[in-house]
Amino acid sequence: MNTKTKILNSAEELFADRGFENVSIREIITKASVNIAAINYHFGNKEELIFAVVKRRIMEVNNNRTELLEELRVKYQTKPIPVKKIIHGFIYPAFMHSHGEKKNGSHFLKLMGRIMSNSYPNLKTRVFEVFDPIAQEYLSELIKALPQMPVSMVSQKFYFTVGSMAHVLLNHTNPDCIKKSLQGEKDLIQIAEDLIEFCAGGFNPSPKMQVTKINAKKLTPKTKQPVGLRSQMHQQNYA
Amino acid sequence: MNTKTKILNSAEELFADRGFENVSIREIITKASVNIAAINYHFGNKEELIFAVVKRRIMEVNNNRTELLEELRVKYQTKPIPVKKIIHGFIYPAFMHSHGEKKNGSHFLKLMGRIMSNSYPNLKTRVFEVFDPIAQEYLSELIKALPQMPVSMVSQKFYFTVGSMAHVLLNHTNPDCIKKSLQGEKDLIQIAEDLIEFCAGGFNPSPKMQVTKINAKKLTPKTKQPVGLRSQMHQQNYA
DNA sequence: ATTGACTTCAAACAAACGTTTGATTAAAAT
DNA sequence: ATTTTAATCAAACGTTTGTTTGAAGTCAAT
Repeated sequence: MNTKTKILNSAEELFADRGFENVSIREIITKASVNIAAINYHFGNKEELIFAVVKRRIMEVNNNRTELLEELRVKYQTKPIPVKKIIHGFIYPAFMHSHGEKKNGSHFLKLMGRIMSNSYPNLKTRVFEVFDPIAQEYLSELIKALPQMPVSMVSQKFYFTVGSMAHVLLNHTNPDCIKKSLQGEKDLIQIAEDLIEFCAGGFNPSPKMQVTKINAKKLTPKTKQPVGLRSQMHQQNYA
Repeated sequence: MNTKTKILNSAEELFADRGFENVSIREIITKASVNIAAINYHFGNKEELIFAVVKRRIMEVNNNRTELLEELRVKYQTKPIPVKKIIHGFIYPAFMHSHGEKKNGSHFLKLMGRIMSNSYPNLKTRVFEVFDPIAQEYLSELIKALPQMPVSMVSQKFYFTVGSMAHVLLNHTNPDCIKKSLQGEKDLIQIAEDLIEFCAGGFNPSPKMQVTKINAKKLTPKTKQPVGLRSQMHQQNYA
């Protein structure tokens, strides 16, 4: 492996774990077993190294997203694509790109999450120029799929979706109190599926408008196990 | 205003905007117009200052959340509290605590978001010891409200809720491509309401399991305007 | 064998960092 | 009035930061 790749890999691992500002280039070159001047030689400076690391990963996820969206468009042609499938195509690739020694999660959105609040002022803009075009493709597909919903609301819900995804991927390896009880045993793929479900649910219009009291009563009689959940939900959620 | 408070206020503003590691104590003392040694005198070191800043804000949000939950418990007594009201009680206070000169958003979750990925290893644990007890109260209320849903699933959805909330509050002031089209004109309160709606929707069980063909037919008869959206959703979302 | 472009190396650079010192002032207690 | 305690100050501390230097090495083309 050449020096440039060694630096990229080591830097990615460290940046994802601890943030850009909290990793010194001396740590990176030590992990990569290269000379300290190599970073300046191959990338110019630290900011350009960060950009190179993030861009490499975004490109991979972007390609993956593009493929999935292309498949959906072929399959549904002129018909609107189901919301959940759009969300799936957007979220899934972000979970699937782990690299480095630990393999304990996606580096993609850890890096993206850190880009959000980094201290290099120009970096965020440049990164979003890489990230955004594909995201816009997905958004436009959501708008098509939800013609009755105002565009601004679709955009906002998509924004919330990105938010919960980013948070999960940023924090799922860091044990904290809220999640410690539940996610230890689950693998990333299962979490991704649950998240897709959660977000797709968020795109539903408010059930308060949806279910009238009459309907709620109609639904209350106990049915078989998995369906019992529904009446319960309706009852308590919108009573 | 005394020196200690001046430091806390200036530090909070800067930390929320740019992150803990990206703000030097020299910037803080300059903004606060105090001597550089004051931070060590009043707080010991930078890490303790960060903790003091975050704790002050968490306590405020915690008190607010406790009040709202108490009101709900009084109102609903033994009956389960509607999910959306629980979510509201949890999210709303996080949006309502802005301080400093700019008043352009909640510092609470900006600080919390930065705690998630800071470089002081013990800080996260200590902060969560302050944050978690009230969050657990809300979680237990959600579990009560959703008796048919596995506890692990309720916890996870609550975790997703926290995630999207954190992301919105961390990033709503930073213009990026996804949101630039929509949130400029909306105020924080409106965004909070939309987010509450989104998350409450995510707690609905999967409509795929929810709506059997028979039930779906029962629900299809057209009702008043806002409901038209629903059939649309069901059709495309889970066809 | 020698050139020339590319890459790696140890060593050092200035700047910024969090922290500490010891003197000085202000206020309170005796 | 004197002592004690608390708070503020300018100045400096030792580290670490990202970056740069100029020499040494590598390897293919001439």
